[in-house]
Amino acid sequence: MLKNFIKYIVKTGIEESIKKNELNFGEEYEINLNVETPKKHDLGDFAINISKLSKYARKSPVEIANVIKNNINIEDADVNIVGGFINFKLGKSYLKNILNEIYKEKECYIKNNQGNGKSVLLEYVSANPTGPFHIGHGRWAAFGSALANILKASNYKVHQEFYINDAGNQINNLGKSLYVRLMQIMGENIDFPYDDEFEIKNYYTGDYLINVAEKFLSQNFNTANKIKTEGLTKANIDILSDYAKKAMFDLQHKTLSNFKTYFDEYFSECSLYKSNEVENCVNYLKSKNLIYEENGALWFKTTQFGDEQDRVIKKQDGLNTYLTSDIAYHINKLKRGYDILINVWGADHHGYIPRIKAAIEAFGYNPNALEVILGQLVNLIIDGEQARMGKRSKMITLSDLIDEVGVDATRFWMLMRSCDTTLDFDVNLAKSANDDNPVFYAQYAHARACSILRHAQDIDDNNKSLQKFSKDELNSIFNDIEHYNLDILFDNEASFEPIKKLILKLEEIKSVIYNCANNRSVYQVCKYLLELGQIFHQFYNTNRVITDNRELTIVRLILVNAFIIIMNLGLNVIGVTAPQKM
RNA sequence: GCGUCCGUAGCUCAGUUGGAUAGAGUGCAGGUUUCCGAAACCUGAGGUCAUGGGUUCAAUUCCCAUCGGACGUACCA
Repeated sequence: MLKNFIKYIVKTGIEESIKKNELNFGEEYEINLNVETPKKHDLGDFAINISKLSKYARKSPVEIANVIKNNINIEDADVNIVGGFINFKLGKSYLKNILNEIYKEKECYIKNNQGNGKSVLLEYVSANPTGPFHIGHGRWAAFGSALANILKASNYKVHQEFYINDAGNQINNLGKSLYVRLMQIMGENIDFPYDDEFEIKNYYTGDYLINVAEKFLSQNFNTANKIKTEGLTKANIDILSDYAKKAMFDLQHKTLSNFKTYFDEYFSECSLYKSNEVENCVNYLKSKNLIYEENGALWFKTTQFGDEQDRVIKKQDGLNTYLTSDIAYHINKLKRGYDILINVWGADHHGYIPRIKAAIEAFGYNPNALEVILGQLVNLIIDGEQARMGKRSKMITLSDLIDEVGVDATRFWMLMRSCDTTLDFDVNLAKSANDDNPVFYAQYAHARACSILRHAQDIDDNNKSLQKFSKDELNSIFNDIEHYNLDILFDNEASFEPIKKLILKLEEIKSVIYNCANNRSVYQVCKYLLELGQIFHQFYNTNRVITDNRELTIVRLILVNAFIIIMNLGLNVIGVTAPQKM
């Protein structure tokens, strides 16, 4: 990365100055150099602010900067001092190197070794199999799958996992709800208890169970009749629950793959009960004296590990809470040997973190192994008004949204903002968005670049001053760019700046990926791609690629294709397509 | 009450971990095409960085208080 290179240059300059006794920072000092790109690029391509050092060396920032500058050893670059800033303007050799590297490394160009092969279990979405996804789930699906790509590019071994909450009360409720739908289509006069404001909360009244009921009836006609005569027995609820949760899981799975979100594993909560892992965990905690009984319930002493109050692990009615199996789940993850557990949770779960960390600690693991990314929720705006989301009422589902807006636009929109801010998803705006949608801007730049390559192969024969490139010819140019003199790219004074800007921007993708992996964030990639697109458009407007100067045309085609490579990689990371035509 | 996140241009948001004259997009006003895609580019107007203190050479950034918003504070999942 160029930024690291600049940092290294300055650092060695500082060390040299100290060695020569030209700078003295006293006993304790800290060098925390930060490479930035000046907003006004005539100042330089990169800058480092060394003002902080004046605290340690009793000298003015300008003096220090000048001393360091004199001890800096860098080729083909202008170094100048403004205030406490050391500014660098890089020469053509750096630009040529960037292009050569892009062509040499291709899809590996964005890789870095931050993770050093560490294994990560990345858990996200993890919904109840009780209904279709709502828009909020889409945010985590897009985020998790994009973060997985970023981490993989940074040499983490990533295992993507979806935890299916297929145990517990809500599954019973799902079965009961399916019963109502089934009886309705079988002609019974029955409906949800809409009048009882408490009881109605135990039902899923959305339309989506009607289809499931119809399918059940056609596939299990005899069973359905049996249920009709026997009524809502425990055994019948189990049959219906089981059927419904499978149907809901299939529905969710289909939506996820439409949304380009693929998991390595779907982990069932039920399986933790079947394998006795839940019971074993409780017994282990008992053996450690971390469980006590009060008011007929079992409590886990999470306060011993910093939680504000102890938590119930087995209710009065003898059933486990959600926490109990979740403890078993996290211990299971750790036993599988992952170095890092990353959970993507909605902000409404934040109070839950200390409990899980308490459990991890109680089992002798390091609680810091668990990183929770708390994402703020999505506000759905319909007709200018905020709509409440819920599985139990009429809603816009994620797959409705994808159908309306498209996968690319939905993903980009979801990823554009930091997880820390609540996302307003204006459905009307997103639906109507064509030119307004930022994703098209980046995609258009890509399509435009591709059309230049097409045009190079399809020049009008009447135009004798221009010579066509065959497809093979283009490929051989791109496969062996070292045969061509890239210096020609920089000969023209007027076009130098836009070209330099574009090439430096291409290189920037490396630090963007690195920083995103480090911060566990995604939105900077979107921001970067928009900026990259803009700089390409600027280049396009100031530099004609296909000209009667064949040598110049070739090197500019090389640059255009480098842009295509990087834009492709970037869009790929966030799961958005890079169209050749729009 | 307590906890988490947020408050920056009319609107939607950045702000590189405390530094250069606070930046983009959109909207508004104007301009650019005999030639590779005008879904683009260029120029301009638009700001008390919620408010008040504090820390220091320097605060949109860190600390405290206040105001405003979202979410949470279950023997639900």
